[in-house]
Amino acid sequence: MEKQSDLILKNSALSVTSSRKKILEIFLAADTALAHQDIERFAVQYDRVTIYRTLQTFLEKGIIHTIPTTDNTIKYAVCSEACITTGHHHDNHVHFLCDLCGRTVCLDDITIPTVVLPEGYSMKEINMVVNGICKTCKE
Amino acid sequence: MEKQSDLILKNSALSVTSSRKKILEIFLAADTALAHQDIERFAVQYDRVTIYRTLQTFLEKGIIHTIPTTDNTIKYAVCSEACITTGHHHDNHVHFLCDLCGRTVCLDDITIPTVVLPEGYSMKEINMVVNGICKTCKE
DNA sequence: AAGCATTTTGCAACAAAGTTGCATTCAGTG
DNA sequence: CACTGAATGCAACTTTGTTGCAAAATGCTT
Repeated sequence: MEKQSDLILKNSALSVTSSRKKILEIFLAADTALAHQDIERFAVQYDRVTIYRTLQTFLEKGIIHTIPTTDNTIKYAVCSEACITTGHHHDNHVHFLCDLCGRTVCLDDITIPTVVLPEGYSMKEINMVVNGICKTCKE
Repeated sequence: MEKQSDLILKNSALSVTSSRKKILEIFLAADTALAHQDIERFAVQYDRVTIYRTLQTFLEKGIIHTIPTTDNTIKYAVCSEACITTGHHHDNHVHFLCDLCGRTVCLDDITIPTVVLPEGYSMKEINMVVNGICKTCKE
């Protein structure tokens, strides 16, 4: 049986290299969104530049997406299963950023409510980010 | 009659210096949210460090707020009138980021719909960012 | 209006984050 | 197994953000 990371890479028409596998596995194993810095920490064996380029590639292929944050960090997270296989972003769930532990989690069950834009504006993507205290920190 | 920038600074218990006035006037004149880099371009006479510190001060005093974006830029915008005078953030409107011109505008009339978080999560702040094509670019 | 304490600014030096070009290495093909 | 194009690592560089300290400006007091 083939590993999930290999499959995803092949489906995205990317050559399977050890760095891509490693970085993708980090994402698949993580339960939170990760910043570039987190990836660097978990994949020390690879060059900084390689990580930058790999994240860029993953973004272009739609394997990961960015989550906006109010601090100046960009966080990345793997798209949902459907998102990867269909190549279509259905990332319309709410993201939660904990002010205490700093972790970003996807609230997959909370769908972003629809909003009506003023005349003349067209929507391509919508993001909703909630700050506060997460379940784990509250306990 | 006193200038608006002077009044805002005094209301926030800040000493009125030329750099603060200049930077605040840039914000008041702008119809979009501005990145640090934009401020640097419009206020070349002031040191980078001064701009960093001024933005930080304005944030702490609640004169400006940050808007999350999906690229890695932080954008700042002046708070609404009520926000400045009461010292309370009521920034619950939707922000629109145009993919063509890159400008970020506040859609003051579109209020963020309420969402119900899962058990255990508490909300402090909520942000909604829409990407797409803005009115001006579409015309 | 002048002096004084405190805050703010600018400079310099530094640290961190991100980019680019190029030679080497590796993945996937025949 | 060899060959080709893509991916990686290295080096150098640019941009972005931070810190300490001396000089300058603010606003308060007299």
